[in-house]
Amino acid sequence: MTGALPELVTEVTARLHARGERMTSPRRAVLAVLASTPGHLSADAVQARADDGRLPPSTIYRVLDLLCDIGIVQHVHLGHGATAYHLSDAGGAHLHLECRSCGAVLDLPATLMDEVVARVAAEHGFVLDPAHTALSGACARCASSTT
Amino acid sequence: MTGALPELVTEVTARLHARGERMTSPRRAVLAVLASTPGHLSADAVQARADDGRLPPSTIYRVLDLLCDIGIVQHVHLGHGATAYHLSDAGGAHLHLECRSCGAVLDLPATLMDEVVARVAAEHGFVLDPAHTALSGACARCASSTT
DNA sequence: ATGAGTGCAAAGTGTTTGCAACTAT
DNA sequence: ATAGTTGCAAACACTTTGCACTCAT
Repeated sequence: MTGALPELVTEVTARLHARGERMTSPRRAVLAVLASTPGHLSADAVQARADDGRLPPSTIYRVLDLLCDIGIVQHVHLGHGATAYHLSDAGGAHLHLECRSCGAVLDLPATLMDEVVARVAAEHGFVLDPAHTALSGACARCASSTT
Repeated sequence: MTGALPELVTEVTARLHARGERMTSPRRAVLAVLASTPGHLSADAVQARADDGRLPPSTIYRVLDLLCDIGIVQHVHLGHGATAYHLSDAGGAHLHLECRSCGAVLDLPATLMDEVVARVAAEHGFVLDPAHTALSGACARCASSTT
């Protein structure tokens, strides 16, 4: 679900029409940003790139929320500040590890947490969604410079 | 590190003096709230309870930051909104699982993540601090009501 | 006495909302 | 035509900052 913008727009249009909703130019603009940018973007970063910064933040937030609702986009809560957005993964979700000092985000396969997810479900009935919040820590570089 | 306020105040006073800093009544008030309240408190909740709500938010934040600095308090980033604070654990840290729909926070022993922490460290050099951000998901009650 | 700490009020992020105007269908 | 969307500006929640005054040491 990355790269091919026309197909993405077609897919989103279909999902919107199925709900009686519409494809509009702000929505196309946000999709273009997400499809062309690898990694995780804050709403602010999307705003800056979409339609050359001409769309107001309210529209950006509304569009991102909508795209999350229809499953095209996912958001991740980073420990500090801004929520990050990215297109939903085609094959399997990914975790996010955020470095507490430099802010870098490392993506890892979600399978890393499978055991923990299973244990918590079995022992506590709690259904974890480990991709939805970033895990915190120190990246290799920052960890070694602290030492 | 829960319950006994006088010892806590003594301990904190000692750590402060070691840094050339002082024990004050707002600091005592915040410690009293943390020591008497189980679980996790937002800065707002601390504000409401400390000195009967008479301390301004700025003081609450400054005191909480200071207590974090000297290792008496820890803060946890919950997915949505407010940061939560609690006294540092005496024996071993604990994880936080936050229910995405009802907001409840479930505490579990940090050992649950030991394997993941070890693997990420070995394979990526990333030093995880899994207690510092809450894991997100659906608690038993909310998960079953959604079904 | 003196500098750490406080209280106040203002400013700063990141995000949401109300509402009239606009536009995809 | 008509409901879904947008843009604007104001409001919001949470947190930080500047500064004169106060108080612990």
